[in-house]
Amino acid sequence: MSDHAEPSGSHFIKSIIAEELAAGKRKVVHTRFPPEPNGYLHIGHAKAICLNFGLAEEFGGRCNLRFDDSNPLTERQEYVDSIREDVRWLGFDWEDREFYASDYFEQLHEWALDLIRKGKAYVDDLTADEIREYRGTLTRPGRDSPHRDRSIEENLELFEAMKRGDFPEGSKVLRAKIDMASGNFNMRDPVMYRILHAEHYRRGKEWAIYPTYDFAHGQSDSLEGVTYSLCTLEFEDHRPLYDWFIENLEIFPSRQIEFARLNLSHTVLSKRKLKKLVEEGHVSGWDDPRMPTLSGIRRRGYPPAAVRDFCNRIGVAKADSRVDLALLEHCVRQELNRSAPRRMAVLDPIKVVIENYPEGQSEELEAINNPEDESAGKRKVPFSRELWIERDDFMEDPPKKFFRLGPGREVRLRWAYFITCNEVVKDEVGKIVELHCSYDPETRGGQAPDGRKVRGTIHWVSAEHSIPLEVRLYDHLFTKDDPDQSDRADKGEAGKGEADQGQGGGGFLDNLNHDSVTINTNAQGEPSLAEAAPGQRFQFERRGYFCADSKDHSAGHAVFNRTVTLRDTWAKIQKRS
RNA sequence: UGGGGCGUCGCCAAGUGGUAAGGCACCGGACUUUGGAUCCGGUAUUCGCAGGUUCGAUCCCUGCCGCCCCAGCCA
Repeated sequence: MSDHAEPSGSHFIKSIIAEELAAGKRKVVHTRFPPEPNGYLHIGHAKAICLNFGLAEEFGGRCNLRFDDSNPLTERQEYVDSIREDVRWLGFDWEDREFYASDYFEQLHEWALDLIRKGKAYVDDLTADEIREYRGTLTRPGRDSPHRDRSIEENLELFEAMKRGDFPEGSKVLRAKIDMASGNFNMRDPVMYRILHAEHYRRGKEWAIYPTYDFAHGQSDSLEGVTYSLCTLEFEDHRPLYDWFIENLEIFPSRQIEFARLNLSHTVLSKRKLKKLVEEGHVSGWDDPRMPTLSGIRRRGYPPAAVRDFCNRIGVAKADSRVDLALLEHCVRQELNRSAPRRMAVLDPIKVVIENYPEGQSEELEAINNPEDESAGKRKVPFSRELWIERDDFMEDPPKKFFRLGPGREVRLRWAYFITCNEVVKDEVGKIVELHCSYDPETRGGQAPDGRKVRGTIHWVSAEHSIPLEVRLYDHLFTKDDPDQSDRADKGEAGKGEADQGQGGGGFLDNLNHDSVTINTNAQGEPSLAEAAPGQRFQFERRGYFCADSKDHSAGHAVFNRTVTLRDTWAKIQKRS
């Protein structure tokens, strides 16, 4: 794929690749995106996807999609399906290079045998607790397992029996024989294989032993000829082990390079926390439009091109960081501004009666679909005596900077006429229920022949023709930039506890924004909106970008999600005064 | 206190010996049938701190401070 993938700026991984290429150390660039099918992809994964596929494309190489499925306990076909859909949605194509670590089990097993024969791996009978105990601590080196020096023959026999399923889970593991005194825990005889009498979603019950991440990932890279294996910072400590297996197995040398994972303000990006939001019902599901999952932002209406643009702008570095959601929203607005057709919809309607417009009459006015894209054409919008306008486009006692409607003031109705407000009708409690206005027939289309100007242009909808809309307005899911930051941190108490139970528990749930969604069922939209297809995106003029909900929208019941608001300088001016 | 990393504008992020790119945000102003878009302009004498080397340091050296990750038979 290549339609929108503009190369991002320079970053250290590109420099490394360019250097190796120039030095002749590598001939090609081959990367991979290696998700574990145990959850849904989120915007953080989008960064990795864009990086891996983007680099391959930029250097004329290839990028594989590989499911890192070496743990039968948590993985499911359902997840591989959603992952494939999400990567495709983002706009990337892995062609015929869809791989599975579970397809490499036979080869991995051979390699394990190889290490045993070389005296570099052994079967250990210690329990998990004992292994932990023998591993030592941050400051104390570990001790050798009593089984560390078994003979090659015995190891071979035992490992074969493990594979056959002769032993119960947890009773034995295969370990690499490296260095129990290493400062790096990953080198203290890491586990290569564990016994799991579980059914694997792809391999069924064929295997009783499963390789660990460390014994599967690098070798999978190597098998696929991956030159650059990009992963996040927490794997930096694993690199020596990654290299150790390559060296001792004498296989193709993939190179692991680590970069900082994405953090986004006002949301969480960890599988565990996202799962908690779903399971505890704080959101409606993985594809709730407030979720940072790819399925969530897709339903919210974020275009894939905007997500790609975002990923190219945030950079790739090794410093822990948290990107402001405002940047993502900027990318979304920029993309939608040029691609979304415009429509008029009134979210909080107030009735306007044009007193000098004949009762029972109506007409069709021409409206431009997208001023940024002439090819989007024009449409007809019906106009009649009674209209809906936005309640906050009228002020009874407007300040000088307010350009909209007020008693005695004239404004332009977009694509229609100039109207002047003559009378404000209120109910018993003083609430404004109706505005009586007059229009100037000479201003049809929005121009005054006498050249007079009006400062304000407001949107509207013909009451007789409009259709009711359910509009869902979304806001930040969390009130804080960093939801993990507890108030108590300021007082020197537990700032970032593991306790995220909420309700004063000091965790991220305490920072949930309880007004992150507002369901508005009073909105009125222009009739053409009835034909919107689920998933279709529009700009509701002066209000924001909206997307017909992919699940709940239908011709008979129009439901729109607000993707993002428009920039609102009037709101800023108001806030200041 | 063992090992591995990171600290450049409010948020990201280039630059890595020659005197601080860019984007977002923010603040002005122009233009405007979306207070949208667009367009101009502004915003780090300073690169965690302290020393040192040098004609010259964000880039080199030393020390310190701060933050992140690692003791799963998860990935």
